[in-house]
Amino acid sequence: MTTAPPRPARKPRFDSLYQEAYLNLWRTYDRLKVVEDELFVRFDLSAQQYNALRLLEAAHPGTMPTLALGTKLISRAPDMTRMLDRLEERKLVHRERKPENRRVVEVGISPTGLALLDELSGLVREGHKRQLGHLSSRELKQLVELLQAARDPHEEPGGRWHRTK
Amino acid sequence: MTTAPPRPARKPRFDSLYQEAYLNLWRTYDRLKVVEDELFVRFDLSAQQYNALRLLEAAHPGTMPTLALGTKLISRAPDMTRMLDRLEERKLVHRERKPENRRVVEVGISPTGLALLDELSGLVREGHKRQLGHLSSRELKQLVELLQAARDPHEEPGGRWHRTK
DNA sequence: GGACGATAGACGTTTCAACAAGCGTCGTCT
DNA sequence: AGACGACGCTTGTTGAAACGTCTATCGTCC
Repeated sequence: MTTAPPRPARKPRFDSLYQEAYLNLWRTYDRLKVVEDELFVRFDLSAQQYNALRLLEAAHPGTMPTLALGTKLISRAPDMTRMLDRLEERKLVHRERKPENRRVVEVGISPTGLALLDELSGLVREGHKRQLGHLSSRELKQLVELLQAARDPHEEPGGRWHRTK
Repeated sequence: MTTAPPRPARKPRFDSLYQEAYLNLWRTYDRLKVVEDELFVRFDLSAQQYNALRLLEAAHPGTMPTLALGTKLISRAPDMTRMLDRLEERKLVHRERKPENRRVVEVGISPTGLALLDELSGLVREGHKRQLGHLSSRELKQLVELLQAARDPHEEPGGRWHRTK
């Protein structure tokens, strides 16, 4: 087959600029996620689980209720119980019902969990650099700004992810 | 950049600017995805399935092999067979083995599928506007540019998603 | 023209996400 | 104090994703 001579103009692959932006967002997330997952799968972790451990680390030596942790995750998780089951089975977290209120289950990170995070920290940092290390600091900041603006109306006003400035 | 001016207030929620950008990407994708999913779930479709139907629509009245379709999807799908099983069961697509090469299965969109896309088109357009309608055209274009730049090294050079300009 | 490797999908199995319903616990109202 | 409703989590079930393995078909080489 010979080379197609004059490309008859790029066909409109997208219905609208909104769609183009969203599909690019999806695609970019998907591509970068591959890099993350490759790393975590070596430790039998999902990105979401790692995220949860990081939040518990931030709360350490304190604890937090199961569902409170669920709402702080990047991507919402309607099944915290079983996710924590898996983490607890590996002794990465511990759970306890307090006598004051036996409804809530307080979750905390364990020494084993902290050790795992410590072991991972360097690799995660490298991973993020592999993902986005080719962008300049200025570009990254601009990207963050735009992403925040993009999701701003979809965040709860008081939430952890809502824009404050 | 000189060393930190007064920046004591905000706690370092992120390890690095790379991480901040990636987590913002993740979060933004997740928030906007909610809007899409709400729409598609009413039609018992996933975003990925819709995406596949759109690709088949673009090829219509032609067809394409199963795996070729798989590689064109936004997010990679290692199990095209069963995804197409579900779509075929609903008569949205049709599959056929051609005598010339009985290994490949050619997939095409059916009239029912085209009708569904037609029914959806307005709603999808509205959905995208609800997702990102608050951003200016200039912001959207800038966002697309940055997203493309972000994933560029992670795309295959010849691929459908690789930056050409 | 038969053996061989490569190709394209199908399929079995395991794991995980999502939704819904259920159960113990607590606060409150009368 | 007992009833009632809200809360916080657990559990059952269903459906889909991920991974490896298997089958059929094709091209090629001798």
